[in-house]
Amino acid sequence: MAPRLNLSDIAKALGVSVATVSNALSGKGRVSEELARVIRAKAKELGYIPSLAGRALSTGRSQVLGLVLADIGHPLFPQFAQAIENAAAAAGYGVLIGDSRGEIDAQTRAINRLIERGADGIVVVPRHGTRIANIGHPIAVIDSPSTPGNTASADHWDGGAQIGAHLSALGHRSFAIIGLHSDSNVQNDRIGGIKAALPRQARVELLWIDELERKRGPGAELGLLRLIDKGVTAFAAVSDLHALRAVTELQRGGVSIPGDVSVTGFDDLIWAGVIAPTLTTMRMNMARIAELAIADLIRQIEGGRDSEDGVPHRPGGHAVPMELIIRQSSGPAPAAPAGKRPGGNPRRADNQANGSILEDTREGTDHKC
Amino acid sequence: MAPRLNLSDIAKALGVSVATVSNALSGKGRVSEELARVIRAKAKELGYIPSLAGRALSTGRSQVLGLVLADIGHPLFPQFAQAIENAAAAAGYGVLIGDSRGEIDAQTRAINRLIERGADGIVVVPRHGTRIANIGHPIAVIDSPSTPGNTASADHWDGGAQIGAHLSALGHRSFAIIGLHSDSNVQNDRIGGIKAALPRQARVELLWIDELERKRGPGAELGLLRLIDKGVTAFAAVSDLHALRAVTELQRGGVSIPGDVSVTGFDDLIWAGVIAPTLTTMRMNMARIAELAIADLIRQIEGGRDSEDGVPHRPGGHAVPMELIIRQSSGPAPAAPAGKRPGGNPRRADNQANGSILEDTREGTDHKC
DNA sequence: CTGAAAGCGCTTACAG
DNA sequence: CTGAAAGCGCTTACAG
Repeated sequence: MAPRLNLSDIAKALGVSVATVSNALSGKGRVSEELARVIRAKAKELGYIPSLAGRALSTGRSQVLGLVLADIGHPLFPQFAQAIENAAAAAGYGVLIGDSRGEIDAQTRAINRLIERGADGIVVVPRHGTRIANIGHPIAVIDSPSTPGNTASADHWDGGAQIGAHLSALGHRSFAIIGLHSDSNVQNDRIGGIKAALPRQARVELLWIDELERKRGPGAELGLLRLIDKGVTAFAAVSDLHALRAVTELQRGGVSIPGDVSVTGFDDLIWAGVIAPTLTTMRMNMARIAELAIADLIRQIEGGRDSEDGVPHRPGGHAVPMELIIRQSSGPAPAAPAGKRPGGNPRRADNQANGSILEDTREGTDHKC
Repeated sequence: MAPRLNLSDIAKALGVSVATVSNALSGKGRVSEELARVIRAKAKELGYIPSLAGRALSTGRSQVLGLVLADIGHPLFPQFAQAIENAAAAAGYGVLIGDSRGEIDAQTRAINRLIERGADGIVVVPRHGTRIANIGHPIAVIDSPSTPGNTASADHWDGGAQIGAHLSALGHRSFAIIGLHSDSNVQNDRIGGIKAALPRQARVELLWIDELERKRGPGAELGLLRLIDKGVTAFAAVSDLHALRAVTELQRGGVSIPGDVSVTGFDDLIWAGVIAPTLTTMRMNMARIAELAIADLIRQIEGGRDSEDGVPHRPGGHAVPMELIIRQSSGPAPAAPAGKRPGGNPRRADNQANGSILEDTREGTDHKC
């Protein structure tokens, strides 16, 4: 392994100064185009690779970003990591991973650790129910448009509306919505959207898994068969993980999907296309979300201007549309009168749309925008 | 935000030299314990945080490691990332993520990109069927004990043996083993272990999903019901992902699990404990594997000695035991004569153990150690 | 347009 | 035991 060469080596080989080489290579244009070309050629010929450490020391920037997911064990982590890495790499940044190790306050500590490590900025996907404090350091939050301080995220409300419209169009009139944490903005947005897109006469049951497990223990049955007895024909989960739980519980109870009931999820996790029946779900545009988050972060980093108290974000940040993936798990409602399927696409219907006989098991689930 | 202070600030505050401060803080012991104590106290009081960039430039080391998984979308990625991050952090290293973006040759390029970024070493979990070339840079491979150059990994063979023994002890005599890629060392180890632990009279079908999908298209049915007609009562998949596929396909066909058949997986992925029935599976000791890999990497980095052609690895690297997680999806074989369940635990039985009427659908699946 | 010089924050021989 | 000095590889005013 030849020792890595530096600017000085190139300068010597060409009989110019390191300053000139630096200027030529960084393309800041303080060098004649002619000389610059020669220098670039030589650098390439010699296989020059700039030392990030040297650059970091003189510029005060590491060209590294930190990625913090409160729950690094979440099945969405791979998608996030990949999208963020790609967007960061395209902008010349590396990505350092942070882990909160399940500790209390871990999120903030993970962020701080990354900053101490020299990260120029942090992308954080916060834990449900938490708010990211301003740390006087560039940060981009990926949460939900209804979260104050959100930088970019999927339009979860609209995603919910698409699912709701899809199930409604199939003729369903009695729904169960399955969520996990009632303090999650993402989940509440999705649920709000679903409800808003259902027809007036719809019946809706809302099921929070964490609540249920707190009462009946982890891994408890969701009691879905009982809901079917009450007339439910469509189960809309806010995550494929819960949809999967529903699918297996229903199948085990002898329920046919989508023959007897429809089941939908969210996020298009890896198994959604692999189970039988394959799962209808909503996919986030991770690449786009990551791009927006990274762009915002870089603006903060390179834009200068010490935004001590935070330049006011665009309220709600960027809301990136989600994509409906229709698969086998959703089909026509069993008893749906053939002629009576609703037409239009009630996306972004406002809250009044679901005013009628909604039968929530808890309050506080309204969209907070 | 006060400007980050440096060694010189502490030195001035104390009227000593920066060299002394540096020595005191790095604990290399060229300073009287008395003075060192004072300096450390002052540094703490002032909230001094060392500049990694400065250190990196003078030592030539970034204190950062790279993590490359060929398939960053794999559901095991979170577990790997978390374990590696924790082990690395404990040793004072950060972890940069690499992504291969699904390109050809991407694995090597991802590794090189991380090295160019200044990573002191790389942890790589290679893509099935690939071999990591020596790049003259510290590297630790997590693959399988049967892979040349493996640094540390789960003892997949023994994990398979545990599953095989578990199913045998339940009275099963006719098995289907479900794999994905026939060129995966990990999968072949697991399968070899399973087979080795089955009783002599066992019947075994081997199913490779990639082969099947190449013929019948992606997402094709696995034809598990047909296997049941042929007498199969136990399905052992080499990943929870395939076990899940099996579970839903069987449930959909009206098969009761574990009433009619048993199903087992591997890796204890997030949904294994959540579906109905919950899935019996094998768990890797990621924390231990990560520790060993990081320790080996750090030995290479800090041990000096330019191992251009690679100091010969301990053959097979470290093999870390796996843990059997028994859940609802595995139960007694339907027609098992009650008195005839085998006793002992045939772990690590050698290859002869499965010589009898094995009915492979393909060859080349033997353990290659 | 080009170069000499200072400086980023640290570590490490080398003197004293 | 402690300090003065050089050096890691780069960038950036500042001169010429």
